[in-house]
Amino acid sequence: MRYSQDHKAQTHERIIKEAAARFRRDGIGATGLQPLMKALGLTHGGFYAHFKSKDELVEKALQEAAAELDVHCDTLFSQDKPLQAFIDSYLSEWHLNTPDHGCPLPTMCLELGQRGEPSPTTDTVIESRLRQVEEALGSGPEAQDQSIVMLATLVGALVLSRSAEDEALAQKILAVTKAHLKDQVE
Amino acid sequence: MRYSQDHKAQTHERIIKEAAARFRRDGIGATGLQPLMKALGLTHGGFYAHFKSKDELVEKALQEAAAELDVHCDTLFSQDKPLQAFIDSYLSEWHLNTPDHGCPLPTMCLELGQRGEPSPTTDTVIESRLRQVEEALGSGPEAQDQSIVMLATLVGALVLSRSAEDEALAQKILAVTKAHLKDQVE
DNA sequence: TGTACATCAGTGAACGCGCGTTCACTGATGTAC
DNA sequence: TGTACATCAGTGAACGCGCGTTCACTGATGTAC
Repeated sequence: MRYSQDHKAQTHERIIKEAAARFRRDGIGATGLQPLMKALGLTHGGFYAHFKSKDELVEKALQEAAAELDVHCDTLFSQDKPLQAFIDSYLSEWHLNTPDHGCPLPTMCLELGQRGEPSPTTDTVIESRLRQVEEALGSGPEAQDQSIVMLATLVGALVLSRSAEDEALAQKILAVTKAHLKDQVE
Repeated sequence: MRYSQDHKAQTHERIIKEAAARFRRDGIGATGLQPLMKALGLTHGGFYAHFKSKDELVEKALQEAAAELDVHCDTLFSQDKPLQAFIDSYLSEWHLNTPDHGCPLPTMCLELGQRGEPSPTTDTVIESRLRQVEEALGSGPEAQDQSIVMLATLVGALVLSRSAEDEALAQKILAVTKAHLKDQVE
């Protein structure tokens, strides 16, 4: 059946958003197109009216995740104490338990790197965050290096706490890292 | 055919070692038992004479990877400047490009956490490294917190550099983080 | 020592399943007259 | 405005494939006599 005007564009958007969530939560390889389409109330055959392959969806979904992160970070970095807000957000319990709407770096990007099909979008995400942190750090030529170390520490703490089985260990990693980074930033 | 005395134990070991390498390099989900057995010159049916399921192999392989890491780290931490050696090793180009014989935290452990089947072995790996770093840091009650931040930073830098498409960006992340951490340790 | 038998690591075909992808089809809508 | 037609987003069966797992079988070795 043919649908009204922008119906297709809306469906297209819905597929990308659902994929961006599932790829981050379950992994790209572990996400099937059939369950994904079914969750949207569609049948799997219709997928190829929107994308020419799963790989194309992966790239679009990563761009969507990157855009969501940009919006979120723009809000954080326009606050009074941008770095504190960013650190609190990145190492929050919400981010620990909600990878499906979190930073794609420790999820999609790492898996793409492992697969040997890294995307330029990954580098954009990394560099966007580095630039944002760098500007917030403001002073001196050391800001660039500091921003790299800070981003690495944030990503690493999230990875460790998401890997840990013991909930107390996971929370401790987040808390200690949060305190350390906020201390460094004053 | 029946084989001599410890032949089975040797095969068992070979399967675990090959799996530990492939799980870290390609991911657990992306590693098939059929190709794995074929690589060892065996047929896939024989697998179940050694393990009752793939999940059992995953756990054994993670323990193997953890043991390999222990041996490697024991060497590093018995050196003159243990922390420098550990940092250099963790953020080396070798570790960047050879995940199959590297730390299981950013590979197997993260994937197990994502799958919702985390293993106690993950916590053992984390805590072994923390304790080792803590002892090397030596002084003060801050050593424990410092060790958490250092491990997070190491893991994060490796994750970011493995994700980055641009080789120069990957190298820069490693170099800057390495310099920062070694600076902190004197 | 020599022979008969039991063992069991490894073989390879087969199982059901979900994957990504293709394709002939449907039918409500937009367009042309 | 009313009717005939073209469009094409979405349907659902089918494709080949590799997955994890099962299973009847093989045959060289270790053991028992």
